[in-house]
Amino acid sequence: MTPGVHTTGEGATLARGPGRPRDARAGVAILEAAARVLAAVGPQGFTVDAVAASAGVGKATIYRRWPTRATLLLEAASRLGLELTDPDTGSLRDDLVEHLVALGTKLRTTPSGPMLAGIISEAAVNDEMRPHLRRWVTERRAVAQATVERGVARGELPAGTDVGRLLDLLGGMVFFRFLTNGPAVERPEVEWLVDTVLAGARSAASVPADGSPDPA
Amino acid sequence: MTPGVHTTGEGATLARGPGRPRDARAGVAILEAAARVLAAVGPQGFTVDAVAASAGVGKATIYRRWPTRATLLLEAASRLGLELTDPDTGSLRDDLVEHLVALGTKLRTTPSGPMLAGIISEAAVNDEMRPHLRRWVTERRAVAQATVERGVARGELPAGTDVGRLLDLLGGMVFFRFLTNGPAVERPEVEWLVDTVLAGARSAASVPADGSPDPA
DNA sequence: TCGTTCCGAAACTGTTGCGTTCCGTAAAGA
DNA sequence: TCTTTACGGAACGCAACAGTTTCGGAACGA
Repeated sequence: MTPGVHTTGEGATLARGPGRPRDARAGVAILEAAARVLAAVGPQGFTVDAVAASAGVGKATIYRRWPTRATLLLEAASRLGLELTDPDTGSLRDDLVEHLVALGTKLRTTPSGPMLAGIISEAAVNDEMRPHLRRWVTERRAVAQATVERGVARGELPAGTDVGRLLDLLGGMVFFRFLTNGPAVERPEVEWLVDTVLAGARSAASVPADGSPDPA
Repeated sequence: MTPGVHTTGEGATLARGPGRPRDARAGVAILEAAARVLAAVGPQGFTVDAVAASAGVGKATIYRRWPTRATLLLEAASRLGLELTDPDTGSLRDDLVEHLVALGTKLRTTPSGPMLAGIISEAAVNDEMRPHLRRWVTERRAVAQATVERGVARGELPAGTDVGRLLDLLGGMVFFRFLTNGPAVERPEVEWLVDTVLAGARSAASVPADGSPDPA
């Protein structure tokens, strides 16, 4: 079909065929504009025209790089921050507090918050979106998972602790408050949250649940 | 403007002016169809044409009762079930288990689940939708709130317990799992959840958080 | 210089959906 | 019977949006 094809979103000047090479700055501007639009109006209101206008770019320049609206939307969404860093203070309790404070803050101050809300509703109706949502959640959880497992290894939690459940319990409250527009979970409340759940996890371990291991 | 006006969604035969009275069955059929459509495609895909077709009704008949798509959508959404009943077994632990099992089941088996997901994403972008979402959540929480307060009165939890926080913690995990398409929270896991949180709430009470009282 | 591919901008096509209007018909009161 | 308002159904105007094409012009290799 197209001669010097390079369908990666990356607009680097890699043209092999003849003719004018692609302008790398156009590709960057498009992705930045896509992130702006996505954060402003969410996935449902995300339009290619708006991205083109915001980037100062013709629509053809977008469609030369991304074949459909959906591909551009997904790439912009996957780049939207909420990167969690492992605090590793040596104390499981303090690590979790830092994690959850950062989670709450980033949900409310970065585009990832509205974006997540949009993806969730899209996934509720659109089967195609569900794996993307699941993957996004799982990737963010992996960092915190390592944190908790380290705590278990240090003996701060019983050996048989179900880490996945614990993370859903801790993060669930922060996500729930954010998604339902409740009051922000500030640091003092996070400390209560972590202390309560850790205390419960330690004491409840003596009465093991007979439930399924939950392969999350 | 219109002569025998009765702009309530209710299609009861209350016409005072001359002419043929409104058919009550049409109004009922429209609301039922609206609920079906809403559950099937969510608020974003909710179209008046689809409701009219599903109800076997002309669009004019809909617009005679609801002035805009939004009013019909909100009325249909507000009627979508997820009514929680207070078990009142005499044990706080057992009451909470029943509450949360019912919550998880209804989210996954009634239209209220997809509907909630759609409302959440709409609220993330649309300021007008936020109060409706907040109200919906608060109303559902009221029943569980009474349950926990009864438990506090019985001495099953310390007197100073922040009931709102506790509910967000308990419900948060169930909502989170549902909204992110994680594995269902079945009864054994609910029992672990309740036992863990109650144990934590009892022991953490000795170390009161210095945080804000959180007026939820 | 020539051919090719890029650029931003704009026009265009086709679809979808809101809200309105008109049709022929039905059900009420006067 | 006559007037008024309802009904289902269909058409219409209008706007928004995805994706394509066309335009004049610019940047590369041959």
